[in-house]
Amino acid sequence: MTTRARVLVVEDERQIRRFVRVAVEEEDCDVAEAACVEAALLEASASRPDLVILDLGLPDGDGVDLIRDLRAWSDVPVLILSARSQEDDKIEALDAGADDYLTKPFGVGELRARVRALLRRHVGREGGPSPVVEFGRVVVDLTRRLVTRDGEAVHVTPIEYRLLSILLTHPGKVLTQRNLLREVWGPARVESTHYLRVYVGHLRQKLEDDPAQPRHLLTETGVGYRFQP
Amino acid sequence: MTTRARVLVVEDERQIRRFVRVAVEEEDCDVAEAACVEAALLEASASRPDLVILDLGLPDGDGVDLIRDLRAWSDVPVLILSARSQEDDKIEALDAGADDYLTKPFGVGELRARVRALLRRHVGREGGPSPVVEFGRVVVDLTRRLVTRDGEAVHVTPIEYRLLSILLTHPGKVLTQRNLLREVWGPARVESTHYLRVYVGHLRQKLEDDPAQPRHLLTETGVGYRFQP
DNA sequence: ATCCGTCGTAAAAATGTCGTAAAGATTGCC
DNA sequence: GGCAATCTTTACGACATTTTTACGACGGAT
Repeated sequence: MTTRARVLVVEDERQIRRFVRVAVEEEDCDVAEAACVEAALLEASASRPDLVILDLGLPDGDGVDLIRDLRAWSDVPVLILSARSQEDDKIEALDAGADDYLTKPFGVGELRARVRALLRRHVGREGGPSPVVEFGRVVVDLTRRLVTRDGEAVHVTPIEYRLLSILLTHPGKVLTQRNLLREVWGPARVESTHYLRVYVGHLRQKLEDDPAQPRHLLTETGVGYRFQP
Repeated sequence: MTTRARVLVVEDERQIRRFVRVAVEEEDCDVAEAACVEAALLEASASRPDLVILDLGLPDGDGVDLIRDLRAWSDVPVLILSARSQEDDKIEALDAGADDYLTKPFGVGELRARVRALLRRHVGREGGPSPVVEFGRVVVDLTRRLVTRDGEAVHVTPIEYRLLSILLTHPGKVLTQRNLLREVWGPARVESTHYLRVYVGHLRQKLEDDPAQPRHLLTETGVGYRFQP
């Protein structure tokens, strides 16, 4: 369910563009291309890339201005490719908002490694949709350890949360009492089936529309419990 | 009150160390130094730098292993300096967790520009496009390390600020006690949960309307703390 | 109908965690 | 050296969670 990173390559020479595209595609990314400043801005706003690789020698404008335009509304990392190895050029580009500056000629291996480094920082950031489980009016964000009902935060205790997350990560599957007890309370208490009744009760009280007639946290009498999405 | 960014320079040759220190100090940073792998890890865990500048040619160990050690418990950006311009060296270092790789000889201007780029990215990290976070009557400028309430500057100590900025850069997310302790006090004190109670208390005292009933710096009993925007 | 095992709810008791204040210890600065 | 700010540690009351206890409801089997 992880979407691939999107990379925008801005480069006017077709040969280099092709070279970069192939290198980046090896990193399991989706690649978009642009050959001039105007197309780059258009494409960036349309495809919302996770990384921009930008050649400074564009025909229709200054690449540094392009960085600034981009930075006005986007935080996307920018990797500069350039034939100019003058220090002043690098400084100007980096201060305009670029994150890295690579001088031609460069090896495909280094390019790929720097792409990996930039994407590593960028992915996993807030803003991207985090994986959530929904049922009824309840939304559970497992990465943030956050439970909401009709948008309102619902407070759950550590044991309640652990029990809930185990059920949620096995949708539709019947989990035996022993299994649940071992996962939540540890192997010493696989017999204390009481705990389950108490805590499943708590969860139903907090999350089900009608706690007495649960629709998602179901009892399998004599066996265990099951989460019905 | 504004706290300056802390930079750790790891370099065995005194001349180069001095050169780098001067360059970084021009960027209005506090500089710590280390001349070997062991001292570097010690210093990093003690002073919790915002950036590490690392020479790969250390006398007592491989710099790449140092990156990996660091990455085991810290997200701090790492800038590599190296005399080796072999592509394989760069790839190995970047894949080990480094963020940038600069080959000697390099100009002081480029070094400073890359330091700026890395620090800029680090402080605004995960906070969305705006480096300013607002909640209640409080505004926190993460780039200037400035905290205000009703426009009035609020004095926060270094530890208070570090704790606050970690919470603010993960809005809505529950951060475990271990995580917070590791990020603020270093891996040696992940058990000292007292600290968190004391310092979260300080922050609430300074920032919450009713410190006894916090609305933004929330505790998740038995788990950790959460920032509610 | 009654017995029995399983389940669900409520509430008390025990345990653990948290918040606050304040007293030492440390650091940096004049 | 002495001062001020900060960090660390201690102590204890308040609160939250977990565990325990008690009791009533349900359903199948006899």
